[in-house]
Amino acid sequence: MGEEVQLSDLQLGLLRILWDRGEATALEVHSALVERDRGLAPTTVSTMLSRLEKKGAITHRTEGRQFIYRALVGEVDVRRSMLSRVTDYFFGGDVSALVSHLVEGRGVDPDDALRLQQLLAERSGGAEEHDDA
Amino acid sequence: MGEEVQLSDLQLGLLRILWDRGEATALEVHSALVERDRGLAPTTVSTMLSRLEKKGAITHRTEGRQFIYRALVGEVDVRRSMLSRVTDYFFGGDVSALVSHLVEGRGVDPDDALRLQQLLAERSGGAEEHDDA
DNA sequence: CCTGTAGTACTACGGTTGTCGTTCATGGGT
DNA sequence: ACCCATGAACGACAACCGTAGTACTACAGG
Repeated sequence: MGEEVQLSDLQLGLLRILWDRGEATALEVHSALVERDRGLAPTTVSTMLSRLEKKGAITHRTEGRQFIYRALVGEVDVRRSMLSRVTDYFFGGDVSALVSHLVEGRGVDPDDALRLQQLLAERSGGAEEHDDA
Repeated sequence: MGEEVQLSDLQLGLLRILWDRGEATALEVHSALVERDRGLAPTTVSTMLSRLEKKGAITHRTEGRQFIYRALVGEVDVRRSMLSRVTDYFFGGDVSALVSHLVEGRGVDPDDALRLQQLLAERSGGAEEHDDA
C-alpha cells in the first residue's frame, strides 16, 4: 500500500509539472519551473530529478541524449496521502470532521454551498433508502 | 499572515502532546510519545524540544530543575497552514473543490452526509443569516 | 578525425532532522 | 560537607534537502 513518503515543496513542484505534462525532459521541467515562480539552475533541477528517481517517485527513458521523465507516483495518491496526514493529525481520521471544519470556516460561498448540498443529497439519499434523520 | 513553517511528523507529534496537555516537562513529553507509538531516547526528545524552541514554535519556563514546555504556535494555525498547502497544491486554492473531492470520495457515510447538508443549508442562506439584509 | 556543444553525472557545501552519548550543574539526602 | 541522582547542555553523526559548479561523454558538423 502507499508508503509514507513526505514530499517537500520543491518536490511537489517537480511532480506537478510531470503530472501536468505527462512527460518532460529535464530542461523542460526547468523552464516550467522558472516560468512558474522559481529561478533555479538547470543543474539543480536535474539533481532533484535524480534524487526523486532514486526514491522511486519518478522514472525516465532516454531519447537521444536527453532524459524524458515521467511520474511514477500518481497525483491522486499523493493527494490522498497528504490529505490523510491532515485528517489523521487533526481530525482523528474522521473525514467528515474535516469537511465540517472546512465548511464552517470561511472559504465556501453560498453558490458552492448549494452545489455541495446537492452532492451530499445524492450521496446520502441517492438510493432513496434514507432512514429519515 | 501565517508563516510557511513546515513541520515534520515528529515535530507535529511533540506539538500535539503540548496542545493536548497545555504544558509538559521534557520527560512527560517523552513518556507520552513512548506511550503513543515511538520509542525514542529521552535525550532525543529534549533535543527536538530545544530545536523547536529555537524556531519559536514552543517555549518553556523553568520550575525547579525541570523545564515546562508550552506551545506557542496554535493548533488551528498549523492546521490551517497544512490545509492550505493541500488546497493550494491540489485544488488551486479552491476550498470548495477540496470539499467536493472529500465528499465524492468514500469516507463520508450517510449520517454525516445528512449532518453536513444541514450545516451547508445554514451557511447558504436557508436559515436567513442576520447579516443578510 | 577533431572539436564544440548539449546534456547528464559527480561532487560539494551549508542547513535541518532524527538519533543519541556524554558531560556538566545542582539540589537533596546522609 | 560530600556524593549521587536527575535532568539540561553540548557535541556528534548519518541522511536528506536545496543549491549549484565542474567534469565527463557522446553526437553533429566540418
